[in-house]
Amino acid sequence: MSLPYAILTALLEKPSSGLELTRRFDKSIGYFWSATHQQIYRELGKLEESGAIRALPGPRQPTRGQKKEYEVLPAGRDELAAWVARIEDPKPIRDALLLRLRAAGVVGTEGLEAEVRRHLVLHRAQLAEYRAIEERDFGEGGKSEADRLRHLVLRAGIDLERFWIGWLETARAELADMRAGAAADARTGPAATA
Amino acid sequence: MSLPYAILTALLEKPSSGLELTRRFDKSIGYFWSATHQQIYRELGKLEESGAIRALPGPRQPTRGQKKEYEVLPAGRDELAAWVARIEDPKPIRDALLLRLRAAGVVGTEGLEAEVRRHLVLHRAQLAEYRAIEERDFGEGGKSEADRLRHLVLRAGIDLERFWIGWLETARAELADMRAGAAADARTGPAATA
DNA sequence: TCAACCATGTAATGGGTTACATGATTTT
DNA sequence: AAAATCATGTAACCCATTACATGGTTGA
Repeated sequence: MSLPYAILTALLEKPSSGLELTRRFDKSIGYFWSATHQQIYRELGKLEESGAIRALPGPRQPTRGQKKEYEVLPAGRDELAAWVARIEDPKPIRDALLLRLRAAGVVGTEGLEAEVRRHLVLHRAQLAEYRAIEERDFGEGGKSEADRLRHLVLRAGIDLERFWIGWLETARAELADMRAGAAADARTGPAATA
Repeated sequence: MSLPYAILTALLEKPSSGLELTRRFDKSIGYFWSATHQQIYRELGKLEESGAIRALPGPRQPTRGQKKEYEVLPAGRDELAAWVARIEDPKPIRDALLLRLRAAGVVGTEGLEAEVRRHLVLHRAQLAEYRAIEERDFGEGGKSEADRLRHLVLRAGIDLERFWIGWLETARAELADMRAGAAADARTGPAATA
């Protein structure tokens, strides 16, 4: 539901071709709304047909394999502005790792601790990346309204990673503790815990 | 990718019919992996065909509209245990509200503050619900391994809501500040900020 | 000229969502 | 007997993902 608006936003920030958009998604917007080039081309087609965007009139660009740049038309901008103010409930979380922890309650925690550690490494790396971006792009002053909003979004990403890191650390500790308990059981007989 | 495992987990916790599963998803597992009854029936069919679960042999249950209970077979349990330990990267976030903030950078923040306030209310309510569950189900002691894991999952939900509440509060403050700035502009002339 | 890369696309598949259909059971 | 509710399903659509196809440009 949101991809067309993500594209409109990107195109308003800077008119681009499909491939350029794909690259920009990979390193910026994609941090909170990812998309592949196939999705982007399909959506560009729809947006053009609906009159929200148009191809920039360049030298000539009929054929395949030829670069094609788009810009947003007033109708597209209006749609985007309407969407910004629209009432839309937050989606409930959907996280496979949480599900796996729950599953471990019935089939055992075998192998889970390693996976938790691996996720910790990944989230720490992501946090470092976000912080580097923060220093580079929002080090000091300047602060246009758009900058302040982009910084706000980045801080959400940073705090989210911090949340995951904190939670994963307690999960790892808890799993280690269970492993220790299980080892003790093996020595003294499982009845001790039951 | 995860729905079949969510169902296997639920069925291991307690053999159930499709509708019972749907209800249990609505009030427990669904907090971090939601599913509609259509998805569940479709998936139950696939799981039965693949030999991961089977219908409990009841009085007789051929027809439509007749209750049909399922239980997990050893093959299904094995698949679930393998999935728990499987290497699977965390999915990047996908959040429409963050996208809308970014969009507001190019089309203006009109209407966004109200939406942020609305989300704050919703997240506060969700947090209250989680905390009530925590008190009810994990008040004190008892603590089987499965209980500890379920509590861990619940704490993830709680901390996530706390993260959102904190972030939404700063977002609201920032938006209010921009509104004040815009009002000042209107009095003194926009050049003061540009 | 051939390989690498830039650029745009098509096709197939699968999961999620919404709307609708149908049969069985219980309650009034 | 009618209405409400329980219960299982079908169908259609949309979005996302993966694999593949095709044309154009540039440099070894």
